[in-house]
Amino acid sequence: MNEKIPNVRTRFAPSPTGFVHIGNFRTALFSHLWAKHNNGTSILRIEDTDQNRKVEGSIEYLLRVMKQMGIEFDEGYYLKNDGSMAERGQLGPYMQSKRLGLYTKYAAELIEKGSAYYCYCSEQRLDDLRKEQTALKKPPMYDRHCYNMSSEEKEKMAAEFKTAGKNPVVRFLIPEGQTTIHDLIYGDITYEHKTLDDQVILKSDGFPTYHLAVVVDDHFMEITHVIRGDEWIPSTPKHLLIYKALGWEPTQFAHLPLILNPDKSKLSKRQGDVAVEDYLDKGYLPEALVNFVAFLGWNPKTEKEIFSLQELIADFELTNVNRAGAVLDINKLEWVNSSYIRTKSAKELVDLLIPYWEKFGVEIKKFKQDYLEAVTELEKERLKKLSEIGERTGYYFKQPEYETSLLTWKKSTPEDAKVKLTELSELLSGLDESKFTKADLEIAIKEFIAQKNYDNGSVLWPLRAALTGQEKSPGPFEVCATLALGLGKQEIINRLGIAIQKLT
RNA sequence: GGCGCUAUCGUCUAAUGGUUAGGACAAGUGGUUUUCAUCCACUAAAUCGGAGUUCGAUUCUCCGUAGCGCUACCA
Repeated sequence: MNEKIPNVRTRFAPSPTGFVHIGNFRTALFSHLWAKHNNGTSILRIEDTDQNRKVEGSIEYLLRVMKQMGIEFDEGYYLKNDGSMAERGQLGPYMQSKRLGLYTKYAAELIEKGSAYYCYCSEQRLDDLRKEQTALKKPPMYDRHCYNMSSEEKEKMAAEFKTAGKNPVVRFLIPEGQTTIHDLIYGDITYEHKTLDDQVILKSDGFPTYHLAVVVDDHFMEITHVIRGDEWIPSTPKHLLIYKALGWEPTQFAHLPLILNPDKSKLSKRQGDVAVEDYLDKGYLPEALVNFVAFLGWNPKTEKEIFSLQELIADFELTNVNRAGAVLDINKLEWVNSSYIRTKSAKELVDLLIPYWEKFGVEIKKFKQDYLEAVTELEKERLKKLSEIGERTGYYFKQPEYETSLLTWKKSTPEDAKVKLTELSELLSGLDESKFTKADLEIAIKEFIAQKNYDNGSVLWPLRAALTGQEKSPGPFEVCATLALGLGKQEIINRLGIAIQKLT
């Protein structure tokens, strides 16, 4: 239905810092969706030019999280079956620390063309300069001190650095004029060059800064669309200028709005979870997370809300992306999640639930698969996230603890509850174990209630309470049948006995 | 301080130069029900402020306000 753009190549370019920020994930998702929507190529590039922030093993970790979320990249890095990572693609290497030669080459070319220059300024001088400028309420910018030096001075500084074994940094020379960026989401934004700083593009450790690396890499990796967070909008004119200085055709840009805390500040750890892993650990399903995150800033312009990855790929359009930041609403996430939980079979769910049961202290090996599935079937429509399973289902695995008062139905008395439970105990004792199915139990108990002319609640409430020890739970017939399946009829009689005991 | 972006129910958002401004989540009410959940019905809830353009603006323009982003040899 939509027109496809040929040969789209997008990249997700995270720094290996050890966790996957949900905002970053959204960027990765959109970038991937756009590529796949156009039958294009989705690439992973690692931006590890800041050696101080590098975290060991974080790429494998990132890959694992992304894979769990259903996203795999066509080029860049992928996880092998043994869990180690490997590179693929013709335009690599896909890690910036392995491309250093390229950056120095183009930094040199820029210097040669007069679009960049060496800067010998010390950190101290830069610091003082900034302080002075801010004190005077002027925008802190480099004063081109090294650009304006005489050639003798430059030679002197170069010699000094050489004997000291130091490298000068390279700064990009912002020309005069103005630059307009044509953002696919934000439209045209024009910047006056005089507000742009002469950015360092090559650091003294020989590594490029983001600004040079991103341009060189996007160019050689033949990226067509740069999809990134909107914090990059202000540096986009600099990138455009570097493209121009190098004589390259720039990519297209699409900046994405931020994901926010409930107070509208940038999503941060202090106000909740920011890492995709945090959400996964809490028992949000990957499909739900993908669906939810996609709707933060994008919508299909229809009333459909539940989208699989494939459906997102089919319907995703950059033009439908919003410009305002979006607050992450846990309520909505829970709703999306519960709707995905309901679509899963009990069998699938059991596998996902086992770690949470174990964390809760349930010795899961003692119980049969059948039983776990039956329990799951009862709970799945009540579950907002997987991590709730433990406390919701404790009573299926051991005698529950509860206050005696729980046994009394609100319209009745403890004495009455005791009578009903005693009669119920007799009734169930006399019932063959094979009759402990939901349907048969319902028939038997309802018949008993009718015969005695009791209120439903006066019988069913104490029964349910005695079995579950919970104020809220699934209905008594299904709980009773399920319990019988896993723990046997005798366990039910025992629990009724304990309840009667408590009421005595 | 400078530059930039953004602004519709509490939240995610739809729509239009003329509508009862729509949907979803959350909230509330009622029904079903032994409880919870489900389900059904219903209720409340929004165009940041001020000018201008226009017969008419929430929509277009400007100003203001607020929020956010950027302003590093971080990305």
